[in-house]
Amino acid sequence: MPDQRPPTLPTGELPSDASVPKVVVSRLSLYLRELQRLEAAGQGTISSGQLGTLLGFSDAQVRKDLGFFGQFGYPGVGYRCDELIRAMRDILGTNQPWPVVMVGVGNLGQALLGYRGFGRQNFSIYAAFDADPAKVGQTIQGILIRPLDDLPDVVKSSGIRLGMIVVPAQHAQSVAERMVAAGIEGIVNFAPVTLSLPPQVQIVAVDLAIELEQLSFAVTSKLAKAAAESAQTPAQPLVQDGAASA
Amino acid sequence: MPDQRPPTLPTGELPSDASVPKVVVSRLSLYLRELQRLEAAGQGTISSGQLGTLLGFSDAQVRKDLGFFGQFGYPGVGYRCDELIRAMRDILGTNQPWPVVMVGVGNLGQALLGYRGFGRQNFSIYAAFDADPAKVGQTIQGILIRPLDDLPDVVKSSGIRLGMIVVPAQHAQSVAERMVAAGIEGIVNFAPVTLSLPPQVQIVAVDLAIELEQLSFAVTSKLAKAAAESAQTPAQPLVQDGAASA
DNA sequence: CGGTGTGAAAGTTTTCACAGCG
DNA sequence: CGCTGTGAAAACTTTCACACCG
Repeated sequence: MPDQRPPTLPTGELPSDASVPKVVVSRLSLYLRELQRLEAAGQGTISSGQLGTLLGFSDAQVRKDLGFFGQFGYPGVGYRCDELIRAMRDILGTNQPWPVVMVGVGNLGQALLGYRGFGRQNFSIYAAFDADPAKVGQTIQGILIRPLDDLPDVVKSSGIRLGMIVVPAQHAQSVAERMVAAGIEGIVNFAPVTLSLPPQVQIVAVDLAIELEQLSFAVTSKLAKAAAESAQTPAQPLVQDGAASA
Repeated sequence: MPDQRPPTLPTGELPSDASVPKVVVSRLSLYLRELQRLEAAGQGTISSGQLGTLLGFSDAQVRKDLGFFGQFGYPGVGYRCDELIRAMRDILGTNQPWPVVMVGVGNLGQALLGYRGFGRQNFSIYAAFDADPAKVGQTIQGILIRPLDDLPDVVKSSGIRLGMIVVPAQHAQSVAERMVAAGIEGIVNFAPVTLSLPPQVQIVAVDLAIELEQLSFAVTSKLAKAAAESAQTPAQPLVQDGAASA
């Protein structure tokens, strides 16, 4: 496959005309993560079937998902990893840097401050806040902890659009409201409570106890299911459940 | 509503006959979390409409979801919080204790060791493991860090069924295989990589960078959407996105 | 040949709407 | 009356299957 032009994305604008299903976007992130791994391993091209197999999806699903955004493939060949990575990052927005604010510097918050995995997709924790005067002024993982009252100034002066909430459940709603008032447009919420915010604010919720609860259900009900089936296939097709929560 | 008998669950067994959609189970966890909050606040009963409004779902969806598992409501009244909580916990399996093993005691792992939110649903980290000899033998958050080679013995002798993977991406697959070999049936995977395991092993994946990526997409594409709409309603109905990942 | 892109079919989930109940 | 439980309809998502391409 010589150095021909990418076959798609007619103009510079993203074709986000009709609304793309959320589940498609979550798979997009998985495709991208896997593509980056493959490219780092030296793979130049990949077919929808190969990519799907690696992630537990069908070839048709991979092609359909990509089809929401344009035409990226070469018939008979597949997709060029480098091109597809570039395109996916354009779509997901991670070719540009995303500074993020974090509120709540407890156990989990401190761990997130030190988490190296955000940088991979151009995210960085730009500033951290806490309501506890004992924490304010400390530097943790190289980041100065600021008073919550500074949130609006920092958000506005730096143009930050995303935030993470890592405070106890009872404070999460009011912190969320302060974030929105400051101009934050999207929130990852680690507090175990449902936030009520204007619908134009994007929310992704991560509740660690709920993740485990999904497993306890699945593992418990497997009993009944195993009993229901009698004889069956021996092979183990190697699959995994989705990611990219909600 | 006098102290009459719960109207449902004919026998002691769960009606997990046909397979319940995963998305229903993830909403069940949200219902339960909210019910527990309401009960703690002193609310005795709740209707499907109220519960749905609090979580951003329709009344019909709440009733349909519950309908997969039995009949829990009282016409004209709604649901009794205490009864419904009990039933949901039976369904999700969290009326019994779930000891969990954790592998990987880095930044994030240490934070999870200290996370108080697991206990709420009867989860507890029973043992933690690391491959790094410098960490083995230390006690962190009151838990002794053991060598990875001890995993099979601990899992078998204590009957543990769930595990959490908190190691770097390049080690996650082999750790997962060791967990499965030891008898683990469900895994929460915090490593940013897709695991390939036999399909009877339940997997929930949490990738913190991907959570943010979903927001960067949503926030970016909001531009296009906002432009597409011209005139519109002023009200702000208060809704939030789902949780309970994959 | 191997593989994409895509309509059409099949399958799944959500919403509607209403009978029935206390 | 207010609300549940549930079939039937609508909406949405996945799979199929095949024309087309290099």
